[in-house]
Amino acid sequence: MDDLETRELRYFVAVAEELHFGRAAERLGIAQPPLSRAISALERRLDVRLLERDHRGAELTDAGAVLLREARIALDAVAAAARRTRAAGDPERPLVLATKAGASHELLQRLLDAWAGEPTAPRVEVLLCEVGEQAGLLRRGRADLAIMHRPVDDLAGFATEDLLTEGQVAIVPGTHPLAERHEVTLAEVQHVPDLPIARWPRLDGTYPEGPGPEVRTQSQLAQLVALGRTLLVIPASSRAWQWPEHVAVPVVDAPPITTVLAWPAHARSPRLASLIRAATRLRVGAAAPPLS
Amino acid sequence: MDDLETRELRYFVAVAEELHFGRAAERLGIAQPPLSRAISALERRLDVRLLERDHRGAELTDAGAVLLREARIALDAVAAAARRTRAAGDPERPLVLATKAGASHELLQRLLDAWAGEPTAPRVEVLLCEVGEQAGLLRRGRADLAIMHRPVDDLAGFATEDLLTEGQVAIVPGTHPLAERHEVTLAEVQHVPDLPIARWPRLDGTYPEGPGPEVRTQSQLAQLVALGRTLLVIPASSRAWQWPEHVAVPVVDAPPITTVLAWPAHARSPRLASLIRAATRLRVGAAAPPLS
DNA sequence: TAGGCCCATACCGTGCGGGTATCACCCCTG
DNA sequence: CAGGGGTGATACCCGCACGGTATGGGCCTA
Repeated sequence: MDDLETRELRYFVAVAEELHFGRAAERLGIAQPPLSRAISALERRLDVRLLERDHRGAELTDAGAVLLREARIALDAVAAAARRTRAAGDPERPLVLATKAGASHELLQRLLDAWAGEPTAPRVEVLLCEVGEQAGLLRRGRADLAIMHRPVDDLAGFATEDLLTEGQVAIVPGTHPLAERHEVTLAEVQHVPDLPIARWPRLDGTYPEGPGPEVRTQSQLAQLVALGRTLLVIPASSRAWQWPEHVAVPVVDAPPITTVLAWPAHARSPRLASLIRAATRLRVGAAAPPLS
Repeated sequence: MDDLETRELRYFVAVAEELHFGRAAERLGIAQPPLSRAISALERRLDVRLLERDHRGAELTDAGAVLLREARIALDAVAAAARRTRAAGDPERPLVLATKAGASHELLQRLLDAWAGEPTAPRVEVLLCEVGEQAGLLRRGRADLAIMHRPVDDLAGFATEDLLTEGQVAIVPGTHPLAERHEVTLAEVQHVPDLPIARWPRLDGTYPEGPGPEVRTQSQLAQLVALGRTLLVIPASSRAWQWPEHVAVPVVDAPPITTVLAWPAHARSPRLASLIRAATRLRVGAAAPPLS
């Protein structure tokens, strides 16, 4: 019952993602035969069939799906170990804060100001990313801290500190009748025939079926709203979306969104702790002076 | 920037724990020179000094301490991947519930009864362990679920479902004056001169300094109370401790203890989900009929 | 100063991971 | 129905990286 090596896990993940030994081997920079052998050896050691092969490629068994999920987690942990160790070797290295571009902009500004004001606080580098990337960055050790949103982001495995809770607004084209309203309900906004909700790509790059336009980035979506093609529901403070052609209408019954500071649950670095402490103080102080 | 291999991590953890290349090599079943070389290579690849060697052995640098923590996490994740994959190969395999021996006994009984009553619920095997072992069992994939206690256990990285919140009692020898009381405060119980709090071993097996007796298991501690040598403060329902010679006195200002069901935050198995759902229903129903 | 106790270096063998060539199978297609 | 293309599996060989033994070189202690 010897341990697995990360090489075997990387190989398996490649095959499980490509569902094709040849392409996986190419991605890994090795030939196909050794890859086939490695997967067979893995199946033999785990005493489980991971892939069903046929003439057109391979597909995952249930056990294979489990290993794919677990292997990704394990590989992230290994990569994080390397990266954090390297970082620990340079005590001056700035900590990395990952945040969605445009989300919670004013809160972010206040956070950075607060940290800059603390003489003992370490330097902080801001890493802007697209939706949903923060979790992976934290898990791989590419970021030390992230600004995330509950309940939209998956916070499993992270420790969090609530920063701000706010309602949501519908961002609609200024030319649309909804733009005249002072408030709307979720039901009204969910299925507007001429403003179908946009579709984001899945992990594998394909899009779900539906009437809405396909988008990959926030700016694409913002422009589609400006063009009168779609609408979206987002936290009130997400200013990245606000074009002159947009109108924000409060959605009275949308679930409130809490902006949180998230970090790996097991983190122990005193530099990180000092940032978190400062952020907590900011939140407490923020109760009185309203944001924005 | 190639990934680390688990072999390198295992080697480093051995050295970091032993702080002695020779002993670590022996533990790993290899000779000392290849181990020295492997660690040097690791330091070169990470571009960080991990250990300061001197004539009497080695000690961890700050970066080394970081790697020790991260490497343990990563190795646990790798071991869990192997174990859970193997388990997924056998759909009939019972799920493993880890729980402290003697803690929350009646709640556990109700849980098992509830699960046994569900025709669709998978079989459950109970794994009794000593204090603090549950987290490691979950992280290594040796258990699928655990009964843990907030705030005493470290729940970082786990998803949880609250089951029961209760106050704490002091377990004192029946012959001691405190046994006559109907309630006590934490302050009264914290420093009773003739009943010093027992000391548990640290992770490395050594004991902290202090006046109390050294213990390694719950039954040792229970007997020491019966002998009139110590006292302890535990949740009211922990019946494992109750000997005829013991008296339980409520501690009015002790923080309440919440018994929770915990599982790996990223778990996705439908069999696990069905158990959690059943447990949640039990909690809701338990609001009316008082426990015990 | 001799000896013991560390870890590092030098040097060598071998097992395993990877490469090339080829096979076996299935489906499609003309 | 036969042939070709595309899939993963097998056979065989090679090189290197990992592990072993022998030895060196500090640094204490007796």
